[in-house]
Amino acid sequence: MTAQFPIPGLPTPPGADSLVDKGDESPRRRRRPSREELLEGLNEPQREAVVHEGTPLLVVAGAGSGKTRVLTRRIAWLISERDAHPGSILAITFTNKAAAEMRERVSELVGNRARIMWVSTFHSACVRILRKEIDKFGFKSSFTIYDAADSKRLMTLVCRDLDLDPKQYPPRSILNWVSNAKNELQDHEDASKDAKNGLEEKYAAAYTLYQERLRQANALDFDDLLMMTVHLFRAFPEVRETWRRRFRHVLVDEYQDTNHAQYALIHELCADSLEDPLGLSDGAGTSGGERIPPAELMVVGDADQSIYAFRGANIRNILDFEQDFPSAETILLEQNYRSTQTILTAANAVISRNDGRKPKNLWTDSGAGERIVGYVADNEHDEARFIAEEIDKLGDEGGTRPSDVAVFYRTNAQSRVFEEIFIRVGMAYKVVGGVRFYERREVRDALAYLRVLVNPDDQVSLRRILNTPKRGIGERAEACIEGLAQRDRITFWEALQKAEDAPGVASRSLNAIRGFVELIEQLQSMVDAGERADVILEQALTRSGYLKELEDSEDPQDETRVENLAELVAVAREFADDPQAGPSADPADVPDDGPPPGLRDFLERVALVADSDQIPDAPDGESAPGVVTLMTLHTAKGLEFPVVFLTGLEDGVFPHLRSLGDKPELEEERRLAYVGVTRARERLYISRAIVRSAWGAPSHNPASRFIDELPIDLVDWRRTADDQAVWSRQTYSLPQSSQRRGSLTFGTSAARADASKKASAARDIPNLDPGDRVNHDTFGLGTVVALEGMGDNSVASIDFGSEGVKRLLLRYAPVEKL
DNA sequence: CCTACAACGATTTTT
DNA sequence: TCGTTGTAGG
Repeated sequence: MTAQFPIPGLPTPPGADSLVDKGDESPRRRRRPSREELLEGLNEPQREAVVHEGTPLLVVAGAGSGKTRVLTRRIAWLISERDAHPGSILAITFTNKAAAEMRERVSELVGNRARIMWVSTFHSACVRILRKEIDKFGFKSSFTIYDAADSKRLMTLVCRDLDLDPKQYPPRSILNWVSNAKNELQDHEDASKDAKNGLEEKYAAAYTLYQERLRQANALDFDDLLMMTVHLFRAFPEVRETWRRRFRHVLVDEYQDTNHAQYALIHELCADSLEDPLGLSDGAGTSGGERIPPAELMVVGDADQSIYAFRGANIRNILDFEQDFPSAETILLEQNYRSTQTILTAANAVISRNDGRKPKNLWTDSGAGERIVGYVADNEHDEARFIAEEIDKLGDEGGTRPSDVAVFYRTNAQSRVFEEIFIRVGMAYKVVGGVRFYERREVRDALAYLRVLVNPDDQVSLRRILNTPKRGIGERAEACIEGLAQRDRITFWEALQKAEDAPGVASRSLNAIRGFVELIEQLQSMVDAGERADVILEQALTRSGYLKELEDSEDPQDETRVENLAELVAVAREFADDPQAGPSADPADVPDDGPPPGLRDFLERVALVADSDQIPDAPDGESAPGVVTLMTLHTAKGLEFPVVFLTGLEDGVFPHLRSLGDKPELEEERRLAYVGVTRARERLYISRAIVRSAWGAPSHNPASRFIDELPIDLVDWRRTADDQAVWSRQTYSLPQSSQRRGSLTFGTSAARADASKKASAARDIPNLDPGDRVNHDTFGLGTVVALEGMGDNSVASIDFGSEGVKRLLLRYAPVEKL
C-alpha cells in the first residue's frame, strides 16, 4: 500500500499535530495570533484574499502590492483560525530562497508547527512525492537528478551515438525540443508519433535514446521530475487520491511562470471534476464512495511579470485560470506599497504596449517622488563610470547606502564593465548569479564522485571522474569497457568491475582501472557504513588524488579551485550537522530503503537548490553600509531596492537581439523591462551606451524602444544623444566608412596581440608598489596589496575584488601596470 | 596516453 | 573575449 500520512481526512482534529511535532518546548511553538494581528495593516482586497474560503482563488497581484505578505498571512490564518493542520498545506514558491523565507515568516506568526508545511518549489515537491512512491515506477531510490549541464552532456553523447551532424542537429536545440515535449507531458513515444507525421524524426530518435540512457543511469532530469509525477498520478488514481487527501490547501506563488506540466500537477491535486471512472479509490480500500472535496487552491501572480516563457512557462495558465477552474474567484491587488508614482506611471506606460493583457493600473498614495534620471553614455565604460559616480554622490548627499543600490543588466556578460570600474574606484559590490558555484568544474567533479557512490549506474558522472584526475585510463580503454558493457548487457560500472574480460585493454590501463574500482568500492563501503557526507567528500578528494593534483598545480586558478572545494566540504559539513534545516524538514518524511539518507539527501539538495545564498537578504535595518548589488533582470524578480540602475537600454541588448523579430518574444522583453522598473522604490536611473563592445568588435546601438515608451516628462536627461554627437564629431573628425571602422578594429586587436607577445618575450617584470592598479589577463583589474622577493622571484599579492586576493609570481603572471 | 596549441564557435534569461 | 573542441607531436 501507499504511505500513510498523519491526516487521512479533514479537518484535522485540533492537537493532532502533536503526534508529529516532536516535543519542541520553545515559546514559539504554539503561538496563536489574534485575528486582528493577522489582518493588521492589510487593505480590503488583501484581507479578502487572506480569509477567502472554499472556491479556487486567483490573486492578481501587481508589482509591489504585498503578495508575499498576503500569502504568509493566509497560511497563518489557515492554521490559526481555520484549524488546518500545517502538514496539510502545500505552498509552492518560485525559488528555494522564497520558500525558506515564507516558512520563516509563517513560523513567526504561528510558531514552530509551521515547520511541517510543505513549502518548496515544484521540483522539490515532486522529488519528495516520487521518493514516497518510488516502488510504483521502477526506479531505485538512489536515483540521481540531472541538471541542465548533465542533460546537455548526455544529449551530446546521444547525438554522437546517433551520428547526428552537430551542425545540422545541434544537441542544444534537440534538448530544447525534448524539454518542450516533456513539459507538454509527451513521453518519447507520443513525441515520436508526432515526429513521424512529418516533424523532425531525428529529434524524436534522440529523445527516445536520451530517455533510455536516463533510465539506464537511474537518473531523472528536471523535466522528468514534473512529468513523472503527473504520469504517476494519472496511472495510479489511488496514489493521486492519497495526495489529494493529504493536501487540503494548495497555494502557488508566481503562477504566471508555471509551465504546462506544473499546471497539470495542480490540476491533478485541486481540480473539482476529476472523474474516477474506474472507481479505483474504492477498490483501493479507502473509505467507501465518500467523495473527497478538492483542496482549496489559491494562486498568486501577475501576467505582466511573466518572464520565463523561454523555458516553457505558459502565460495562458494565469490568463485562463477562471476557465480552468470555473468556480474561481479573482481578487485584484493594484495598490502598490513599494514605489513612487513616477516609477509606477513609467511602468504602466511601458507595459500597456503589450497586446492582449488584462488592463491593470498600479497606483500609490505615497506621492510622485523623484524624476527618473536618464543618461546616454559614449560607451559602456562611460556608462559604468557615470553610475559609479552617481552612487557615490547619492551616498554623500542623501545618505544612500551601497546596499540600497542595485544595478540591473540584461545579460551576465554585461557585469564585467561594472566590475572593472567599481574595482578601480574602490566601490564594494556583489555580483549575484553569473558563474554559479555548483557549475564550477571542480565542484561538479567532486559531486560526480559522490553521485557515483550513491548511484553507480550514473554513467555520466562515472565517466566524468573515470580519468579525473589523470590516472591513465584513456579514450581507448573507455571504449573497450563500453563495448564490454554493451555486449554483456551490463552497466558501465559492472563492466569496469570485470575489466579483465574486456578485449583490447592495455595491461597498463587495466591496472589503472583496478585501482579506480578499488577506490570507489572503498568509498562505497564508507557510504554503506553511514559515514557523514563531508567526511566521504574529503576522503574522495584526497584518496583519488584530485586535491593533490590541484595543490601541486602552477596554475593560479587551481588555488581558487581548492578553496571552492573546501567551501563545498563546509557546505556538506553544515548539512550533515543539521539536515533538518531547509526545504526537506518534514518529520513525516521517513527515509525509504537504499543508502543512508545523508549523502543522498545532500546531493538532492545540491541539485535542486540553486545557490540562493547569494541573493541579498531583505534590507536589514542596520547601519551596515553593505555593497552594491549587480544582477540580471531575471534574477531581480521578487526583489526591491531604493535605488535602481537599469542599464544597457539599447535595441539589440535590451530588448535582446534575438527577440527583435518576434512579437511574443518582444513582449516578454517588455515584461522584463516592467519587472526592472518596478523593482525601484525611490529612484530609477536608465542608461544606454552609443557604442558598446560586444564580443570584441564595437557596435553602435540605437536607443531601446522601451525608452521611447516612457512618458517624456518623467525623465530628466542628464546627458543626451545630442551631447554625445557633438563630442563625437569633435573627436572623430574623419568621415566614417564601414571599411575604416573595420580596419580600425583590426588594427587595435592586432596591436594588442603584438604588445602582449612582446611583453612575454622580453619577460618584463613590472615594477610595482603596494597600491598600484594592475590589469591581469584572466582576473581583470586589481590592486597590489603587498610585495615579497626580489627580481625574478618577486611575488605580488593582488586584490582582484570579487576574484579574491591572489599571490602571483610576477615572472609568469600576465599583469600589466596601469 | 597526455600535453600543448590552434582553430573554432557561440554567446539570453534558469528551476 | 571566452571556453571548448580538434589535432599534432612527444
